Amino acid sequence: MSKQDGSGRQVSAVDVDDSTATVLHVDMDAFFASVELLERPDLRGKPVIVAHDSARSVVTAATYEARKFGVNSAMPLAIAKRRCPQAIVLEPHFDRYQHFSSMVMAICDELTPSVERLGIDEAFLDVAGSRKHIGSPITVATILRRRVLDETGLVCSVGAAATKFVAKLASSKAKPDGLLVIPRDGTLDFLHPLPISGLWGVGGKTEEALTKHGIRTIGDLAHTPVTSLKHIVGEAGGSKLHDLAWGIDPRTVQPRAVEKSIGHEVTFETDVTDPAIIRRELLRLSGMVAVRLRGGGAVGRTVVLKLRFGDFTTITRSRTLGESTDLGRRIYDEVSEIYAQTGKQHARVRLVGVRVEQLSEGGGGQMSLWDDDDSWRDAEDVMDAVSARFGRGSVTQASLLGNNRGRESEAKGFARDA
DNA sequence: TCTGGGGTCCTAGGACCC
DNA sequence: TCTGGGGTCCTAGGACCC
Repeated sequence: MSKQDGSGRQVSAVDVDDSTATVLHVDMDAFFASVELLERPDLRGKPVIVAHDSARSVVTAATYEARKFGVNSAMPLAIAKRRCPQAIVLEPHFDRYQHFSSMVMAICDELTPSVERLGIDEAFLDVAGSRKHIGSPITVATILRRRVLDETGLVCSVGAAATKFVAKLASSKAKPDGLLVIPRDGTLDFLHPLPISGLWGVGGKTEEALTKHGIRTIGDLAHTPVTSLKHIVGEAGGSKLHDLAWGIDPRTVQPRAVEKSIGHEVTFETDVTDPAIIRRELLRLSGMVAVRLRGGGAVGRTVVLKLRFGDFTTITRSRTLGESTDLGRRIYDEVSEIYAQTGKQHARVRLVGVRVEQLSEGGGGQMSLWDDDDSWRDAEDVMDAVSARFGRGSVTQASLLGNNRGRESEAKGFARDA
């Protein structure tokens, strides 16, 4: 049903029928760590951890050498260092990862128009239509892996299957530096011996709940009545898991999903009890959210405040506005009021976050002007700018928000639809 | 010196409308 | 003078993923 040579570097698979395995899942191997190693070849073969080196940080990525010591991503850095004291810790460089991610995604885009990005280092490709121009799924996958290595110096693994989640499981089995093909009629043989934790949507809690009922493998899951499953993991989860266990996954490769929310949050180095510091942070985060909204031409209608306290309990409080906004000041005013209403001004705060939901495309009947670098001196400046762009009669409202000194100022002008 | 930051999806209760 | 049922929106929390 599949073929991989001893080293994990499967290349030729002439005897595998790949005609039904038209969904590819590409996953970069130890992506962040590998990008760092491009600049530090001297560290190749050594345990390397990518993490911001501060008291409360967690592991962002780890090389396979570090993973041998039980170091995993999302693990507190303090624990990782304890497990692997000789590990070299490198600061993350997200702009670099973004750059290499774009290169890899561009290669994917050249192989098929149907590419669904999944975070920064993964993608699904529907290659059913690529057969004529490029070749079978194995051919496409082989070209992809070759080109990624040649053009970026990075290694990736690819899974090919009839459905997305099986392709994803296959790529994780193929790691590192491998290709694994699961033909449709080999799906259940591949799936059923695997542990349930491999399934998409089964994390720590669900695994624990299922294990309590003696369900350990995907095969166990398949042979558990749906009604029992619904009892354990809920209505929607139950039928979904049962379907997955039988290789049924209706989700197709969906290029370009629209964002549903934008947010920023920050964990303090030490807990904060001063409300003034909290508010200052809320203002900064609101501004960051607003800049991203405008950058994406979006406005949001629901504002969410997130607080995590010293004991790690977390609350969220949200409010839906009468109208959508993309202004930092507006978001801040709202989130600041919500904060006041929590009555938690004297709590020890570990994390604050600001998120905006219910996004829609900006504009509509109104247009907003903004400028992060230039500062509008007063509302008349704003009105002039709106007039210049849309015609004098079109201006219905102009306002200036923020402190008017440098970056924090924002201006907004409304105009009727042209 | 235990637990980041970016997100999505689901559940459940209450308000409100028909 | 007792309390249906469907649908949608809003809010809060939690599991999960990369």
